[in-house]
Amino acid sequence: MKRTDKKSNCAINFSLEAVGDPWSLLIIRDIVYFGKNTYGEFLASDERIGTNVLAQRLIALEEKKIITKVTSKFDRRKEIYQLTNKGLDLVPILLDLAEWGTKHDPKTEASLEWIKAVRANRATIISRIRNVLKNGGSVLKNYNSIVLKAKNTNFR
Amino acid sequence: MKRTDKKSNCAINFSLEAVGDPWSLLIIRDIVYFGKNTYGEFLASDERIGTNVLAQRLIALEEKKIITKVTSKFDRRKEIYQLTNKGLDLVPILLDLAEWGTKHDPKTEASLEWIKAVRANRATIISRIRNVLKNGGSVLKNYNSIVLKAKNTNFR
DNA sequence: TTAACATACTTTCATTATGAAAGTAAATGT
DNA sequence: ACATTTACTTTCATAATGAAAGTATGTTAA
Repeated sequence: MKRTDKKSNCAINFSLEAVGDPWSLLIIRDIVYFGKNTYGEFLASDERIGTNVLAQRLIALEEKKIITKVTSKFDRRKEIYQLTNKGLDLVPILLDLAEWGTKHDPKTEASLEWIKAVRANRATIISRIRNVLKNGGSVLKNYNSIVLKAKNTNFR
Repeated sequence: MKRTDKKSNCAINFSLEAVGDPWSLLIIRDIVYFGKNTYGEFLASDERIGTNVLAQRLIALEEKKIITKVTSKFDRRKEIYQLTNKGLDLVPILLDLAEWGTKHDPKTEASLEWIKAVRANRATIISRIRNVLKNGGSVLKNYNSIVLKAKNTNFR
């Protein structure tokens, strides 16, 4: 029996069968946090995914409608991978994984300011991240506008 | 290289190395949602984990201080597995996985009322779940008190 | 125009993890 | 005492991953 075969009708199990492997959420993290969009960029990540595994995961994520693949207009060798709305719905999970890791990994690099901002203004920040990603940005590239706009929302 | 070896300093990667395998979060779900606490109860879940894999996952989760193992006072054959505070910190991730699965699985069984309650009152419900679990309960066993108390919080 | 290079894969093979089934040991029930 | 329950361990086939090399197509620069 393959690992991604249907094992139950539980919603959590459904999610884990979709993105519960060791690599899918790292690829999605690369898109959301770092603004990576191509095979070569994913391959260059710190975690060193294998070329074959990366290719398989991209196919699987596309089949599940979590990402889309479009050939670049400027360089037809390049395929641009982007999140669908279904993929954008995974952002809350990434935020929680980052918070748990930051809290429990003594050697983590994540910013406490970011974690605090997310905790204080979760819904606003999720919405901001979605908009930023839809306009070709990312959490790191647009960090200030995401955090500042969230703060402003508080004071308005 | 083993899959759970340190691959980067990313907080998300740290979390995925801890609970990003296909089974750990299902065991934690069994504890949180269904109030399961023993090897035999985990084994009886719909997803049909293998006996060897379950034993390995329980050891790994204990080593990571996500669960604790205590011999039952009433039946010394039984080992009682429970979440530590570190394990309880995973509850938000379970809630998000349930929400994503419910939204995107056409055949899901999860309750929309539950998802709505979590969305409207996330912090309160997480706190309630922690308390319920610390007193030997679970989301299903204490469903009404968790959801109702959260609603009351709104009206107070 | 063409040779070098860049990009996105595919293929192969060793290693690791999982799936399925049977077996063991200690505690409990009868 | 003997059967049963509970929590594992062991064994072996299958599947997934890790590492490395190879291929195909588009781009760049001489």
